[in-house]
Amino acid sequence: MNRSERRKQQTRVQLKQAANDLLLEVGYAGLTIKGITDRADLGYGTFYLHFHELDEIVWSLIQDFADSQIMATTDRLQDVPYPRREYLSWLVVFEVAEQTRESIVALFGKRGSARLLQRYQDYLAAVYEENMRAGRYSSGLNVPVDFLAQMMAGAMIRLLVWWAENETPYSAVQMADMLYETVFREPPPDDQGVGNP
Amino acid sequence: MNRSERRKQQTRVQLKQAANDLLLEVGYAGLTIKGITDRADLGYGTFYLHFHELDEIVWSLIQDFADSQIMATTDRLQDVPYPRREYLSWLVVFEVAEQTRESIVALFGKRGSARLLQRYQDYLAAVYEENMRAGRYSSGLNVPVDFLAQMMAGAMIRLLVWWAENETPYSAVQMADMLYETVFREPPPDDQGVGNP
Amino acid sequence: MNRSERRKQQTRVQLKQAANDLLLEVGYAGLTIKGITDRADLGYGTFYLHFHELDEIVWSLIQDFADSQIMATTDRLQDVPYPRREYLSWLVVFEVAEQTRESIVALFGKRGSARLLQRYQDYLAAVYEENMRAGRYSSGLNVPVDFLAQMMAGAMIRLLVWWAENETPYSAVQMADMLYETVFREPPPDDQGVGNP
Amino acid sequence: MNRSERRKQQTRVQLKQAANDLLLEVGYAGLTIKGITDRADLGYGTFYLHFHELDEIVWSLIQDFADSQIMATTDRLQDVPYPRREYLSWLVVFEVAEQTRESIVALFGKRGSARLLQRYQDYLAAVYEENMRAGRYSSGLNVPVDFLAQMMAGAMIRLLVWWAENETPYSAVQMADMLYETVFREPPPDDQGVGNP
DNA sequence: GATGAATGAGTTTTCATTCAT
DNA sequence: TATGAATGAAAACTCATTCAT
Repeated sequence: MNRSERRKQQTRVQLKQAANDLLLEVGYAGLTIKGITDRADLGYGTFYLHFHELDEIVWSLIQDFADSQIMATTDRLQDVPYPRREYLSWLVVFEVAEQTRESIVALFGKRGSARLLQRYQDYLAAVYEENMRAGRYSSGLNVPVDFLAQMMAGAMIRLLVWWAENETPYSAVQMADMLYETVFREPPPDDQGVGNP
Repeated sequence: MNRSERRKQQTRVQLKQAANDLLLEVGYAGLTIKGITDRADLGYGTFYLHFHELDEIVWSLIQDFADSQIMATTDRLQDVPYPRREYLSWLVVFEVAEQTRESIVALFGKRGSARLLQRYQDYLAAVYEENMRAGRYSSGLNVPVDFLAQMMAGAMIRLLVWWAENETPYSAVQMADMLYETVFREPPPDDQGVGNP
Repeated sequence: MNRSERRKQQTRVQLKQAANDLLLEVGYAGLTIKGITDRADLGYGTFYLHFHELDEIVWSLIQDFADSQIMATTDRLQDVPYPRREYLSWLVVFEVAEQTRESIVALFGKRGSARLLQRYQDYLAAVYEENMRAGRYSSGLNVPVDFLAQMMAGAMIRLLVWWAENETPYSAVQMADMLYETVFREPPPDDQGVGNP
Repeated sequence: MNRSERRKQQTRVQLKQAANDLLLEVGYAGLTIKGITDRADLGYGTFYLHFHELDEIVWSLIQDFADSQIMATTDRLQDVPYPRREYLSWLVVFEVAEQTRESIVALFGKRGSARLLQRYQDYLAAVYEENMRAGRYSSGLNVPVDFLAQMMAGAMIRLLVWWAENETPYSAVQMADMLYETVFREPPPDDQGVGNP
């Protein structure tokens, strides 16, 4: 049964790979189930064995993206003291985003999905809020955390999309610098990152 | 021929009114041309005499919304000195938004349109940038204005959508206060607004 | 506008004609909307301008069939006294059925529609019950009319389908005779019908 | 190998049980092989080891139903003299039907199967005809037995479905009484049945 | 300018059936 | 025997768009 399990998993991966490829080529708006299964060289019905609807496979891609970001930051920045930790986490976000530019545009840009954008912003805001409550972020401001989390989520996604759509007119370091200065009102720590994955 | 002109204008208004009503009922995703013309009690083909596609009529609604905001602020706040002017303009934004809660959700929420959301954010960012360049806004930060404008646009739209979707958990004044404090890092001016439109 | 009306009516007739033809060729079970519109040489979507679903067009054919039977009997048998009137009406039913043999099999036979069969039996039973209540039929039996009407409807449809499926092993006159004798327990009136439609 | 045999039989019974349950819940029209195997907690492919198609398992249920009716009547009514035997057999039919109301509706009602309905009517008519030829039924009418058998089959099924769909507005005894009076034109024998199985 | 009938491309979705394990 | 992943044919349905009146 293990062989069968692995086979099934393999099919799932093929589908996600195809969906990801197509996303870059035709954008979310142009994505279809037929397109995915054709690209994956699988039968049409096979899609429904693994996902219930189009958004489900796309959301799983977004989750993978989010996981990769979280893993890239949380793990490595465990012991870095605040606020340098914030700076580095943002830097990592933009570094990762630099590699996934086209995906970001495809998912959240003008040919993207309103539903998934909102969902991702909800998710992101929840993460921010959780971090703030746990004291991992500190704004030093006398403003409710839900407000701050929403604002940060909106600002961050917008910056990522704008930056990605315009083919990264600033470097990742510059983006992190500017964000740091805007949020913390002080010069960014002199730092060249934490080394890439 | 003036009679004909007025008639034409009247038809256009009927269509926009119907589109606006439907937007609140079925959301952008559920909007159809047939739905609009049925609601407006006009023939199907009539739509095409006034708009080329669905997004065009919706965008015209967004423009109206934007115009109403701009008119509400720019006109009345001409002579108010900075930074109190910023505070009041934001207050007005949230006051107007309070009246158009459902429209905001319908247009930019999860059942809204990715394309129009991006377009509106582009537009908003352009307005912000223009204001900053003209010195009407001043951040006091050593950060490029395009970055700041994008960030503000993303933050603002997200706050509006979140606030509208959650049925305005804070008052308009509270929202303006929090935004002011976050951006300017000082207590908001003690002010009860500029009177309603 | 009258021209357009007539044109629309014409399209509707084409669709019904095509549906009727196909019914004979492929049976109800093989009927599809695409099949109908192809046969009628009309666009696929045109179907939905005139009918909501497949069963609707088929039911309209059944209604036409029922109407033609009713017209064939009620009108011409107005003044014939009971029970000869019953005999003649049955005779007409079988005579009409002889002309529509294949339709009966297609609609109500083994490749037919359970839903429409039940619906037609309901309809037929209602007609019978109405006639009985109005004293137009009289069984002379001390049995509730709803029971009798249902029983007659079931018996009649089954006889028609069986007779049609087996390529009318008896003549229409024989069928009427047998039915008459079974129901009224007396020899059928000596009669050769009332002339064909 | 007897163990294997019993196991196989057990699986078959599970499938039939599941099919029967589902029939009552979703009707014939909603029946699917996946539904049956899911309900039976068996693998999809297992179905095909026992039946060739959907109708086959359903027909086996109908056969079981018919067998139970036949067993309930023929066996116990062997020595009852005509026409009281007819009366009792009908009574038993309605008594059994009272217990299987929902199955009758599911199989032969508006959400049932035209094919299986016709097939069951054919079967029933054949039984009737056989009985008539063997002199077990006697109509006293000078009408061919095939005609009578078809008519009776149609009437009987329709009465059963109508009665079951309308939640048995008359009692089983009343149904048998009415049927007896309609067919034999004399009061039903004073009898309260033959005791339940 | 206004109308609305006709079009048909494009997608989703369901399911019986096969087959390798 | 039993399993269930993979297949793909088959249909329904929606809707933007065109066009003759």
